[in-house]
Amino acid sequence: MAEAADDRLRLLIERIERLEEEKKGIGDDIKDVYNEAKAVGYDAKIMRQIVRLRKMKPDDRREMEMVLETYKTALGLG
Amino acid sequence: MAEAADDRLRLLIERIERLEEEKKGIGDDIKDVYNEAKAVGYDAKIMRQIVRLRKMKPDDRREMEMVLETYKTALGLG
Amino acid sequence: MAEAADDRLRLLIERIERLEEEKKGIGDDIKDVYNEAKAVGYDAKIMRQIVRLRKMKPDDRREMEMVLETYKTALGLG
Amino acid sequence: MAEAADDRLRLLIERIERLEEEKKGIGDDIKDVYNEAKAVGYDAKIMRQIVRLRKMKPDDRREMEMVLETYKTALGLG
DNA sequence: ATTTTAGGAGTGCAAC
DNA sequence: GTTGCACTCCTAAAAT
Repeated sequence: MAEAADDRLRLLIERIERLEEEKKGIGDDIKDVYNEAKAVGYDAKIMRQIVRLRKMKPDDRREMEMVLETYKTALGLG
Repeated sequence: MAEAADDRLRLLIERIERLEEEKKGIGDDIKDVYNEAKAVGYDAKIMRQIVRLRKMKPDDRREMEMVLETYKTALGLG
Repeated sequence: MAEAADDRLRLLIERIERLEEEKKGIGDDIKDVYNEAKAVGYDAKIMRQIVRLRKMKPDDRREMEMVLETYKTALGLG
Repeated sequence: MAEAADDRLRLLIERIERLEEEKKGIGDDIKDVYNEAKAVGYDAKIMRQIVRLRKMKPDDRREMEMVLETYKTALGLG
C-alpha cells in the first residue's frame, strides 16, 4: 500500500521541518546577541573567533597559537 | 573600570555559547531523523532537496521548475 | 639553520598565493560569463543547477530525478 | 527561432564548464602544495591562516590582532 | 586513507 | 546604508 509509505516519508519530512524551524529560531537569537554586542561597541567577527578559541581544549589552543607565532615570525608577520 | 567591560563581554559570549549548544543539539536531532529515514530506505540527500523545495512559495517553485525544464531541454538533458 | 626552514615555508606560501590569484582570476571570468548570460535574460541560479546536473553521470542523474519525482509525488509537490 | 536561443545558452554553459575545469585544476595544484608542505612537517591548517593574514592590509591586521588580544585577556584566554 | 558531504563563517553584491 | 542573498571557503564528519 503506497499511501503508508507516502505518509511515513511525509512524517519524517515534517519532523525535520519542525526541527529546522527551532534551529532557525535559535540562530536568530544568536544573531540578536551579536547585534546587542555590536550596539555596545564590540566587534562581532572577533567575538566569533573568541567563541571558536574557547571551544578548543586549552592545550591544543596553546599549541596552535605557538605554531602560528612561529610561522608568522618566519614570514615576517611578527 | 575595565572589569565591568570584561564582564559584559564575557556574559555576551556565554549567552552565545549556551545558544550554540542548543542549536547543536537540534542539529543532532535533525541528523537522527535523517538516519532513521535512511534506515528505512529513504535517500537523505533527496530528502534535503524536498525540504528545500517545500520552503519555497508554490508559485516560485513552479516558475523555477518550468525554467529549469526549459534549460534542460535546450541542453539536451530532457 | 632556521633561515633555511623559514625560506622553505615562505616559498611554499608564495606558491600557494600565486595559485590562488590564478584561481581567483578564473572565478572572476566565470562570474563574467554569468553576468553576460544575465544581461541577455538567462537566470544565473538555474544555469548553476544545469551545470551541476551536467556534471553528473547520465544514469545517476536519471536515477536521482526519478527518486526526486517519487518523493515529490508522495509529498504532494507534483 | 528557438534553436538560436538554445545554442546561445549552450555556448554560455560550455564556457562556464571549461572555466570551472581550469579552476578545479588550480585547486588541485594548491592541494598538492599543501600536501608537499605537510610531507616536510608543516601544518596545513595554520598555513591557511597565514595566507589569510597576508591577504590583509598590515594596518588592518595589526588592529584586528590588538582587538583580539584585548578580548582574549578579558575572557582569560591570555 | 581517501573522497564526499554538510555546516558554518566570511565576502561581495544587490535590492530596497 | 543596511539588510538580505548567494557564493566561496574551510573544517568537521561520513562514507567508502
